Amino acid sequence: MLWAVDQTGVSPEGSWIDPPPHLESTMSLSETQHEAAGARRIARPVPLRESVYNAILDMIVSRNLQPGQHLVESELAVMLGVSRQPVREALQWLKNDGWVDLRPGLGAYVHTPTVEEADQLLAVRRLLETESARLAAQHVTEEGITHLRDLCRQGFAALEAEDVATMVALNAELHATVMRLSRNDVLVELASQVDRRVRWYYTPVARHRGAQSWSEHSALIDAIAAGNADRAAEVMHAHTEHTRVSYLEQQDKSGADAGTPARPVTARQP
Amino acid sequence: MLWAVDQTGVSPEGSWIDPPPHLESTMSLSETQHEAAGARRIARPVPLRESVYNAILDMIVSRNLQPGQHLVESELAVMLGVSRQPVREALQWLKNDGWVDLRPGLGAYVHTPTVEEADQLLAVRRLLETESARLAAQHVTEEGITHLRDLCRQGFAALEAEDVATMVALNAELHATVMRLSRNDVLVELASQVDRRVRWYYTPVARHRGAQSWSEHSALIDAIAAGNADRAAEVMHAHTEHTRVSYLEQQDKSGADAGTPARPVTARQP
DNA sequence: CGACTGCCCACAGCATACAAAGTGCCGTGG
DNA sequence: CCACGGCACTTTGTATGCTGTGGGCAGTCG
Repeated sequence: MLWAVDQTGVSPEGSWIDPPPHLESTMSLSETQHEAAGARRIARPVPLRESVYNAILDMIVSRNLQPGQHLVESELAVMLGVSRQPVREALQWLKNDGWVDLRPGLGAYVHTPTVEEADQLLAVRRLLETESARLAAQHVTEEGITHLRDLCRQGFAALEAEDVATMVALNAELHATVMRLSRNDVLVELASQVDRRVRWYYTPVARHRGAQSWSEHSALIDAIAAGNADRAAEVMHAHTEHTRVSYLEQQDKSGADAGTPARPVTARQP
Repeated sequence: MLWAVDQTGVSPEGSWIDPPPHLESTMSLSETQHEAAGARRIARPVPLRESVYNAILDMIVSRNLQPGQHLVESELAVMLGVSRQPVREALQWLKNDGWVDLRPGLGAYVHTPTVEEADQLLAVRRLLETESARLAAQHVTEEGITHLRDLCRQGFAALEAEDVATMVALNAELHATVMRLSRNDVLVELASQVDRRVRWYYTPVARHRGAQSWSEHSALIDAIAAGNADRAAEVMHAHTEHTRVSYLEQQDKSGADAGTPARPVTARQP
């Protein structure tokens, strides 16, 4: 059945849909449990729309698709070697996650992030994360703490090795873990939405406040471990606020730096 | 399969897609602004998927489609007099909003809400609404207050007339207005998502705490008008917490009441 | 009589085909 | 030279056909 390779057979070249790396931290708890129990249902051929979603998302994040760019269904379909149907569905999905703007009758355009939006996003993130920290402190478990400390240790290691990519990944994983400890699935869901978008323009910031960030993480874990909800919330609040401020300063300094949004200049919206 | 009356297939009559009433409070801010500016682009025949979305949503909310029920694309398509394509897109949309669960390869099933989920949802709502109140107090305008007071007045009128439906609508509108005053579009977006789901099982609660609810609204508006952010947040926190507690009490009392979730009994999930 | 297996049917996933609408260009007329 | 109108192409929206998988049912074997 060859899922990954040589799907529709026509074009032998072109950027194929790579087998979804699937390091999604979104995975539902139940799935995790099942897999842990060894009850994995063989290899379900990941729905095409999902692969398409990931492929397009990658292209957006990696700036292969510029903000404001018009996404033509048929082009994407040919490019990915699938029909328009899965592409349409993926675009709807992307729209719901705020990655593209879908204008009825006109088509999809890569969302153009603005400074205001980033600020608002980071503010909301602060809100959600703060609450998650509070709740995590109330529901914390032994293994939860162990996992957090482990992540934190790896974080410091990555910091020392100046491995920014790993640091960002670990940072995301740590926040996701705290989030899960909150035991509020709705909150987890919302936060993951927000986080994905934040991470888009977060990377440049990571480099500049790595050290402080990880010691703050450490303090956060201490507060959670102690079951001190208010303190945990306070630390997380300060932590995410620092991130937000860092981002804004970064913006001020380098208005036209590579990889940062806030240039509605090149983005024409016909 | 005859869900409600007649409906399936043959009959040339029956539940057609009605011309979308479109009282959606979901409308994005920009659209609102455009319409206000009189720049409405004539009457574009609302995309079919949207009409289908509304039609199915209505059926879910009105319990014409039971929680856990398997939604067959082709049946829906025939029933609504459209092809499967728009139905598919509408189902994806519904999935993203938490109304149906889409199991790959199997199809769509009406989401079965649980008490835990409702509780989590209401907790998140409290969080978002509290923040919105705080921000609203900081960004309030003259006309904002006027509008709020107006809504509140109508609310009391509806309360006296015991018009529950209007009360629920006004309540939603009031909260949405406060939310918009926060001047954080991301927050607005998230809150509207949460609110849509909350409103499903909000109605039974409204009946029981209408009076208290509207005097709390009044106090909230006072705080916002005074620009007292902390007080506004405090009031909103208490207000939404009361709603949550009310809901839970309602649950305890009448476990099998009509219109309330938490009966995974009839819902079989094959 | 119970359990297992093989077949059949229904339905989701994907592809393709068709229709309608919008946009830009080009030509012509004032 | 500019403006208006029509035409053609592009692209979305909608419909339909095809295929593979999953699940139910019946028949058969132990």
